[in-house]
Amino acid sequence: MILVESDTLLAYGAINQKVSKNEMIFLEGSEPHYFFQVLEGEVKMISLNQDGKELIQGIFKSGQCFGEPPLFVDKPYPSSAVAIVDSIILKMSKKNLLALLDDKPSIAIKLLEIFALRIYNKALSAQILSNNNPEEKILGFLNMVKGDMGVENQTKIPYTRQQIADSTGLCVETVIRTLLKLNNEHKVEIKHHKIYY
Amino acid sequence: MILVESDTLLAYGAINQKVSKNEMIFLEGSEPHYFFQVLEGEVKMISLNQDGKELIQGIFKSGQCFGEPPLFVDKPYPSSAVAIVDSIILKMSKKNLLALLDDKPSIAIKLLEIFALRIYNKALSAQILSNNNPEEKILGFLNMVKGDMGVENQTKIPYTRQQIADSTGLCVETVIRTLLKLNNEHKVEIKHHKIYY
DNA sequence: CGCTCGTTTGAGAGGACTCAAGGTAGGTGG
DNA sequence: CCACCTACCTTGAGTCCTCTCAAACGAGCG
Repeated sequence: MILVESDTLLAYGAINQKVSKNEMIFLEGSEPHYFFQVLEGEVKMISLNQDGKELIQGIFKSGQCFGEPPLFVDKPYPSSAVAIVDSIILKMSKKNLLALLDDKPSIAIKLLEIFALRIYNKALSAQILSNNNPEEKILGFLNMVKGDMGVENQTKIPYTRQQIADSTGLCVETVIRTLLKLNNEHKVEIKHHKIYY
Repeated sequence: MILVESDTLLAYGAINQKVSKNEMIFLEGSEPHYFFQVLEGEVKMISLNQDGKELIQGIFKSGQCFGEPPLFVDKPYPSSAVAIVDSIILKMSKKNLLALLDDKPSIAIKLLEIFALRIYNKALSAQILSNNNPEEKILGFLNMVKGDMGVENQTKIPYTRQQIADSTGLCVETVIRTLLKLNNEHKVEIKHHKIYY
């Protein structure tokens, strides 16, 4: 779901920004000042734990906005945002966002829907992360991903094994071994290292 | 943070409902029709995994609303709501909630803030659940709880060990043994079985 | 061809979970 | 005041399985 077309954002003072692969957009613990939207490319939100292990909190693609919640709660970012590939993002100051929401209540409602969807997905994520059976974790994750893609039939999963590991709290090797098992049980299909579910 | 006073809800057609301890308010997988708010008592949102293990997604106390996100995304409940103690809740139809938000944009903004806070907390929860060091899990949880209570100094943690286990994805025994260790390391304090942090 | 990024395989150790049994505290009723 | 009940907390022993570490393979691209 898309909040607003980029034209409207630009009319409200948003600006373009190029970010290269692996470049950080904002850092866990810092103060939020901007609203962001992906114009082109792909952005991940990650948290690092004390051992340096990465947790993927979400991946945002073209049209999706990200990093707004802390703007509304006056708290520092709980995660960092990093470009996965060379990307172009729009950024708009908090003040302008509030002005936009004030001018157009329908956008506020739409943002409510986006937030609601994110809460829904985070409830699913919590179930995935709390499960200590790797098979269920991975199947749960694949289901969630398909739900987000709005797909019913078998489809290629656009995640690397490392990304699945970082999203489910497993290590890569366990993801690989579990995917093999799921393949043998015909619960997923692996062709040329690509995952179909 | 409180969304609206109960008077306003009642004016918009909300009704009172008594629920006894352990009574279910809505069931994981069912269709959402109502907006809820706790008047008195305490309500938990839980998901059950395939082994029947319970995950606490959140606990809501007097004044707090719960179970709204699925109303906005047209999806079934990802969790069940259960009263922890005898409680009184307000319930209002989805239609009336939308009318209320339409009439009073300031409430829509407030709901945005509540959603934002919930996303923030769920980001913290994800970090806690994905961590596989029990000490960090529990300390992370205790920090989150204190943040919610708005307390800085050492305070009594109003959770049972079982509830901490169900919130962090650990088993009770591990929670107990880890709390003992944290007590010895002077990172928490245990007096008469009560936890202070 | 040679890099880079992602995937795979193996061996070993650690530690959280499970199961079983008992202990403690606070409330209720006789 | 005591006995009892319920809900919660505690301890011990053993197994399983995920993580870690190390090394190598595969594929895509300039």
